[in-house]
Amino acid sequence: LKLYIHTPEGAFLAHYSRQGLARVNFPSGDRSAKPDETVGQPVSAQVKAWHGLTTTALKEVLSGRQPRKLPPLDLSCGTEFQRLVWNAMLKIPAGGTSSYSGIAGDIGRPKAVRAVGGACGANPIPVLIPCHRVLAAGGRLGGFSSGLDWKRKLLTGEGVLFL
DNA sequence: TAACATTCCGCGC
DNA sequence: GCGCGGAATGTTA
Repeated sequence: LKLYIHTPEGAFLAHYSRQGLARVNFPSGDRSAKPDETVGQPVSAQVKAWHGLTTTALKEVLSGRQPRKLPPLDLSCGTEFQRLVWNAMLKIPAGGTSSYSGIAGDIGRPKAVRAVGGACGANPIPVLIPCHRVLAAGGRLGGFSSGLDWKRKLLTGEGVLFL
């Protein structure tokens, strides 16, 4: 079940499962900007409530603030390792940062730095799961699957400095 | 098995 | 100090 979220940065697309928010896509460039819904289907009250939370949280992060409340997240698409990484990233506050090696240490696999990078790239809910706050060693920017411009923009909005 | 959103170390400039 | 090359390394499809 997919619903759009309109923001000043474009229309994000949120996917909901029975369990909660399962995925968020960045604005895809195409201007199929419809009001606030897409692939039909009756929207349950449950999902409407989740979508409200998602929308609010997304806008908060986009404006550099710490979200008050997140909808339930459905991370069942990930492996156990990936969920460890994603949960670790959720603990990074707005305006804060970590590093690939920092996350690796947090989850008790200090040598899995490279694999952490892979898990970041597999993050199904960017922005809300702040993969953009993970920098490379030495404060260097590192990578970003959805485009480094997004990473730079999000970090700058949160007042974070990087090389 | 190959492919990575890494990191560390050693060189040469 | 900075950039480049290469090795070590864990996870995934």
